[in-house]
Amino acid sequence: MNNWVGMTEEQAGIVQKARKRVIESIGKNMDLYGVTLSTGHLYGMMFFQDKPMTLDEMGEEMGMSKTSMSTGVRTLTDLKMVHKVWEKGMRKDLYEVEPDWYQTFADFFVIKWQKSIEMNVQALRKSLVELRRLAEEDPGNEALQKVVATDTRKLEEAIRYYLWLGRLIDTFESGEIFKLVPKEEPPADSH
Amino acid sequence: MNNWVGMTEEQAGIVQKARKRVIESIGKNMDLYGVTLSTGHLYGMMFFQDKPMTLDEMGEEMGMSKTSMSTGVRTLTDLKMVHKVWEKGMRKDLYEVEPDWYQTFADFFVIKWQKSIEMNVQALRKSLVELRRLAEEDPGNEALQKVVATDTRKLEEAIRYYLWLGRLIDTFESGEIFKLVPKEEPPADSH
DNA sequence: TCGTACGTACAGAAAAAACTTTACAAACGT
DNA sequence: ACGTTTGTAAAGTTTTTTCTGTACGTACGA
Repeated sequence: MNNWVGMTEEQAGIVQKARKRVIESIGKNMDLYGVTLSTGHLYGMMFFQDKPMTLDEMGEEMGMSKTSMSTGVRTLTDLKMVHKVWEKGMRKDLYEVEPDWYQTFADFFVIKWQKSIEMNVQALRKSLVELRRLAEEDPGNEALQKVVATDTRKLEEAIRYYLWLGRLIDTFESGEIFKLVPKEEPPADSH
Repeated sequence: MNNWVGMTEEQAGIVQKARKRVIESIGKNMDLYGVTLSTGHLYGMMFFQDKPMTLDEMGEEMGMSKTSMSTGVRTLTDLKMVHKVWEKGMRKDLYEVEPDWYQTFADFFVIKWQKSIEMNVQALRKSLVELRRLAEEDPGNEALQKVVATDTRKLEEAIRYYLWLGRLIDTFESGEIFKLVPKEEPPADSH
């Protein structure tokens, strides 16, 4: 994993242990991003790598098959947590961790949540149209009117929520979120 | 699932189809919250229920065992997406969907992400301390100093990110997020 | 053009998760 | 106090997912 030359066995061990703790913590918590434990572990491992890695190197480091590395890296690149690096005269693909975690977080929402929002809004709108038409066709039917009114209200409320969620994620995409919640903690107001 | 009395077979079918589309869309996208498809489906079904449900009713409606309903509801209540309702003279537990989806969204982050942040920051801080001590103990060792400096920088950067993420989620918890990104779309600025 | 190396699709094996059945403890009504 | 009913724990089954090994298409170098 590294060049431990120039350090004692003990020193190298301490560094490795410190890294391992972080790697496992990151890996364990990456299920929030919908990735498996081992893919999270792969990400954590790559985080400490100072240069881009090949699939073979990852497999060696993780003690897993190259195929697994391929699928793991694919997942991570789809989420823009890892990206491919070009190096002249290098036949193998090289990958490295995207170092800007703020951007990684934002990208995750834009990629995953935005799509989810679109799907849900589409379904909601379609059902809403159907229900409204149904109500129009039989205005005298009180039972029908009541059911449709209840459902319609729920769907409209849900759409409003998703629109808000979309606007929130827009602030991630545009970077405006960092004006609203600054990266640097603002100094305490002294009064 | 409902009282279809007073409606024709066809009308009831249209309403059911409209609901089904929404239920499945919601269910499918709830993997973002880390719940299974069927639990998401359960949630979607309960969303259209106008009164609190018992486990038996859920089982009937979902065509699944009561035990599954029990665990599903447990998952949803832990996420505060569903809550228990008390009704006098009722032996069975009653549950209903939390209707405020903005709050549900916020709760999810406070519950899941906040914990993840705490765990990661703790691991990062611990490793950071160990590395700093290690560097202090052998200031002349250039190889060691270099490795530790690199890792230390990464860990510090990661902690800064998590602190930001924590502040972001604080705005969810306090409701301040709704001042930053209003629920109502602000009217277009006319200039 | 041929041969070799690389990444991944595919099929099968292993592991994990979801779901059901059974069993039981707690709570309630009589 | 007793008999029911309710919710869930535990064990077992089924389904799904993850991981490996093999096979193959593609691209590059000679």
